[in-house]
Amino acid sequence: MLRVYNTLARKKEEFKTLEPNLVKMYVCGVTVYSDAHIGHAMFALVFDIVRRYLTYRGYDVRLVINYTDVDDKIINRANSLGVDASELAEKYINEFRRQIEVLNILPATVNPRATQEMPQIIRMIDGLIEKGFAYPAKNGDVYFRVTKDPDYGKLSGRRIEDMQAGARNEVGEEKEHPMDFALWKASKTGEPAWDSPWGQGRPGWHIECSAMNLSHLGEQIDIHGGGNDLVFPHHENEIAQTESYTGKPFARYWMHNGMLQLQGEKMSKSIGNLVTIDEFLSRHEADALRMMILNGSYRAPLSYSDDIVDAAERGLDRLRSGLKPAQPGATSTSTNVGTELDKQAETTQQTFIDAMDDDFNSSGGLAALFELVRSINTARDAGASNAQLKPAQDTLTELTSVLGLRLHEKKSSGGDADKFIALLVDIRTEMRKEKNWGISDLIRDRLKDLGVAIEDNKDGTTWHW
RNA sequence: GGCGUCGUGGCCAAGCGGCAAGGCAAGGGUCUGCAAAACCCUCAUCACGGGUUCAAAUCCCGUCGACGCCUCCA
Repeated sequence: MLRVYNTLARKKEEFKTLEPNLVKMYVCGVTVYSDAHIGHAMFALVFDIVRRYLTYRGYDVRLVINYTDVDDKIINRANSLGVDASELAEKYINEFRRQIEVLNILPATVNPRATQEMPQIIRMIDGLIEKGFAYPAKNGDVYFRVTKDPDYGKLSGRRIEDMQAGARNEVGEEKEHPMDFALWKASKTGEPAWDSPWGQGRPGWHIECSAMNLSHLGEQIDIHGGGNDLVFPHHENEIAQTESYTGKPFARYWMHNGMLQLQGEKMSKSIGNLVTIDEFLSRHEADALRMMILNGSYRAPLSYSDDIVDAAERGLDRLRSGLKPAQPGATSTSTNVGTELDKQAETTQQTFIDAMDDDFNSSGGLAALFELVRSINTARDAGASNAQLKPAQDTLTELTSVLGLRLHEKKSSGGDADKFIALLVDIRTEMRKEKNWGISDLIRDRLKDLGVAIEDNKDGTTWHW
């Protein structure tokens, strides 16, 4: 039985979908105004793992991830760069798409954008005004009336009275209540603007997600996800808008991933303590980032450091070791090594599912895989043949791919260099036959400096990058 | 100040009432010409103080500490 931690309930709950075998899932994406950092990759990876696992468990997953392509920061950045806001957004959307692909994150079913949903957004705001949940102000803004929503604050566990002290009321805003938030913002001259019944303007941040949910998934969805920094106010406001509009409970499960931290603080654009996705990928393989996340809990904060990346990379090497072929010349001589291994593979699969069923406990799932790796390696050492190893290795491959790991040979792209390395290895083999250890070791050491590892086995030498 | 999450070996981390998973690192061993890889062995009573219970890392209360949110934020 799959159980999911629901922020709304503050506990794990049995996972039941609205419709059999279909999961309607919405995840808040990024605001595209500058280079994405690995914290953004984290949310995408977390929900990719969730999505892959749900698929593995037999669900059809309809996943919607939006791009916020119009807001103050985009406009400001575009102005300071002297470019068009929509061009800027377009650029970063394309970059993020590319990065998502490199990170082996499956594409969402739909990636809606705020600017392409204007009719729906306006219709929704209009409906909220009609029902008395929103009001247009004199300056052309439209605000949501929080006092009209009896359970406002239920997701973040806040009460309106407690929050008033910190509420911000900017100059020029004409709110009835300090906690009211903007559904529509009147545009100043030179800003991107759309026509609306309340004049030229653009949507507030929260309403776009509500509107996209409505148009792409319907009034009620199964899972709504995002970073835990979005719980308040973003998700709180989304609930308020959508439920006030439809009169129905919005998302069944609210899932939030923890923040990626650097030097003890949340990695964020505003603090400036960030590592961009491209920077990370220039130095590490894509799977390393995923591995870091899998090793922990998606809900807990993750501290980024070289040690963590290192451990993740070694862990990947270890998983890969299970996929190595049988010893050269091994024929299935061993008696019941094969059946023992098959049994272990079955156990592993069950343990893996049990762990992942418990709110996507990936570190538990990983532990099961490491045990399978050990069993495979032990069997190989005992002389198992490729045919005997295969079923267990297939299981390993299947389950790692459920987690989205590819276990590729590291930088296999030596290109032309590969041929020459093979040549050196051949020469070294001859040297070794003549017990010329000096030259043999020199070749091995020099290749190691170049990033090529050599391993001598009973019946030959293998190498890899 | 308010709301919330959390504090497990050198590091990361699972566990959610019944003798503390797993990975990395470290030490010892097998294998090897030497290595590497692989395999075997070793390595914690769970922030602190009370309480509940036959039994607590796991439940309750308190203290200390960390982080997130309360303003744009994955």
